[in-house]
Amino acid sequence: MTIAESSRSSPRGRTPLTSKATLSRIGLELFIERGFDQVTVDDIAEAAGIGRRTFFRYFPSKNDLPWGDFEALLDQLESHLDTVDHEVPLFDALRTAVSEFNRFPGDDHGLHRKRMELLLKNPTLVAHSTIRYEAWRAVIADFAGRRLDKPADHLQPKTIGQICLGISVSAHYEWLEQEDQSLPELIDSGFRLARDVFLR
Amino acid sequence: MTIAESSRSSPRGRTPLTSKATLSRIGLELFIERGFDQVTVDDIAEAAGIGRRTFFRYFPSKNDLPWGDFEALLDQLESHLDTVDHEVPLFDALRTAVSEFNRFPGDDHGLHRKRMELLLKNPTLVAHSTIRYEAWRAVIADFAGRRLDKPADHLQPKTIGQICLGISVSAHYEWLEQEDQSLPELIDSGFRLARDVFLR
DNA sequence: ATAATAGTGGCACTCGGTGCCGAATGGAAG
DNA sequence: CTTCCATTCGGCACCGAGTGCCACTATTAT
Repeated sequence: MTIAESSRSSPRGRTPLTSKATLSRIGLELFIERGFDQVTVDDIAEAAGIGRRTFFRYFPSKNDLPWGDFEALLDQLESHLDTVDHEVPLFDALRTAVSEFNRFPGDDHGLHRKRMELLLKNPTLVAHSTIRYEAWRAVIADFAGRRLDKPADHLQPKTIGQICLGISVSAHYEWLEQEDQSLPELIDSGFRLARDVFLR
Repeated sequence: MTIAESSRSSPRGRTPLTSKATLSRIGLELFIERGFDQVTVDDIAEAAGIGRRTFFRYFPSKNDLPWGDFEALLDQLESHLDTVDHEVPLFDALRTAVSEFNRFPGDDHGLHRKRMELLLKNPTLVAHSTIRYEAWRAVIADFAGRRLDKPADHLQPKTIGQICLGISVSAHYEWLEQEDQSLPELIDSGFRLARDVFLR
């Protein structure tokens, strides 16, 4: 049980039978075991002991399960960027932030790897991820916009968001192939390799 | 009727009732008129005078309709990159290729704009586009890999593919907002603005 | 107890997509 | 002309995701 669950006050009405976190965990287990396409929503609902209809009150779609609480990570990235010293060049601020954003405590490396394997290799999930990526890019674009004193929805900040995401994603793919490499370091390398191209 | 249709030899068996190009056109018209989500596959099949089952022999999914024959454009990009002088720096080769790849003869500007509006604004289509983007990035990564003398599936070429796509996509979004700007010029600007960030 | 409130889940429905199979079509061979 | 063959067509039945509706249930407040 998470802190969010245990510390919630007692509102009126029936207590929920499960939680997003629990469903996400159960779903992820099934997906890893049998493959995303081989698991139906009914399977997940049954495994969680809830009705199929109820599942869709916790998650808008089966595709959203593997992401878990991505919003929380996003808030983390956002608040980290807020604290970056104004003296740090934009490029380095982004490079470091994106890199650190993908450093996870050592305990759940295996699970995170399997989650990313699902998200980056299953076509349905790859497609669905665009929605999450949009929010991610927006955080970067906002920051870049502030730094460059331009609206976040203008060409340069938007492009920077796209580029940072692109670097992050390709580093993730590389990370899945190279068992031994650290993800933050791969992302850092990605930023540097990208710069080389622009400098050449 | 396209050249591809009229010039095809006569194979044995029944002649097809329609073509991918025709279906794509009909679908696009309906999507523009009523919105992607408000048009069912039955609607399209009926409008084309074929059965629903037959529709799925021409296109694997409703989502594939708006793209039309993207493969042809991709081949064009690929062969253009093949002809680029080795003296041209990688950055400039990419900037120019991506930019020119998005210059279209003046006749169907309106239609192309509406198509891109669909593809970039409808969530389902945005998500589905990832599949097409993958092929696009592969062309760029192949080229970059050859230039950098690295396998196309290694970190740097892959990252370059992601970045070029990112620049292209954000330029497209900008283009949809700014009625008057030329798409190739916006892409060119995107590349330059991106470089500025890396140079700082 | 009773009312108010919030979660549950069955039912029926829509829509995209697939497997199966027989019918329709048109060229080639006799 | 007839037969054969390749190929397309499309109906039918089915699956799974996702939704609207509504009655039911558990819990707290009065």
